[in-house]
Amino acid sequence: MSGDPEATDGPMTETIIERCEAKGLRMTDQRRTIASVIEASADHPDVEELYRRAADQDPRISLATVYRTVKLFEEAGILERREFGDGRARWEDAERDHHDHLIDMNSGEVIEFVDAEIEALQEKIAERLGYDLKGHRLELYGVPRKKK
Amino acid sequence: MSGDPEATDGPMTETIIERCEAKGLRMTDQRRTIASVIEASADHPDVEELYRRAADQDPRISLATVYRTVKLFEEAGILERREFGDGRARWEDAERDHHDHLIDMNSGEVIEFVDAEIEALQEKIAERLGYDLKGHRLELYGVPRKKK
DNA sequence: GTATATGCAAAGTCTTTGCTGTAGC
DNA sequence: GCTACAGCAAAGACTTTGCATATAC
Repeated sequence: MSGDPEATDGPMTETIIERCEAKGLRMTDQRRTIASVIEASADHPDVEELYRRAADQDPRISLATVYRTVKLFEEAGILERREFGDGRARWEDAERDHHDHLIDMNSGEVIEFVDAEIEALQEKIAERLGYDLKGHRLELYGVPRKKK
Repeated sequence: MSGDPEATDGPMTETIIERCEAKGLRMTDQRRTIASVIEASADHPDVEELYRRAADQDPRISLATVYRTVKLFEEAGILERREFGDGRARWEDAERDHHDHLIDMNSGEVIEFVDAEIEALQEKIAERLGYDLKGHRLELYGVPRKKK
């Protein structure tokens, strides 16, 4: 991967905890731990994985709380749910720069990408169909290209 | 996987039952009924709905058989699984012309569309990332455009 | 102090599977 | 006739929920 995670000169993104507080959510130790775990995750963890990482920081956390918390955070617009076709929901910070996913069909690895052209095209298609685009999901499934 | 028994040499569009037979699948009454139900479906039914429609034609069909059959057909490349984020798998004929989906966030209606430009762009993006594109999923979520 | 959150286990939803009788080829 | 399939119900994977206790504000 290349690139600089955040090279903007603008204001830094608020942390998840800060966004929770801004929304007036009651912040328990568990929620703070879960928030920080997600903040620290560069991948796309499912609930089980979040639970593992959170329990590692604070063993008082239960799986049910992780489920309730990600749902709460999703409803607050803080997290986004993803589904990559394996039956489990995966979660990521909604505030991160928008990106789509390419799933490596051999390794299961998930690669993020952004393409302005494709974003614009989607708007155009929705418009053509008589809709205002509110969101989208784009996943590419591929195998590593063989060199010739 | 085995070789492709039929080359593309005609306009055709075989029925699902014909494709099953071509693949050497044992055709039971239940499978034939399920195949014809899918063939007749212009929407994106889930298993429960397929079961309802199939049982309507032949009450001997069980839900387990519908599950087993769609899975079998999927593995044979005859059906494609879709997930629109409601937790259930939905099924459609893989042989239909490729299309993507726009989901009306107000009504839940699913609109199909095709856009050659976006297809080409996806290939290009996968290539840029070092992959051969094997498949993709694109869903647009929108609300009906207000007229001004 | 009160309303809300948590933990635990039980229940729910969608899907798969073991077993035994049945039917396709 | 052999082998794979169907029905049924039980089990699995993931997620939600009821209830008593604990905690944030």
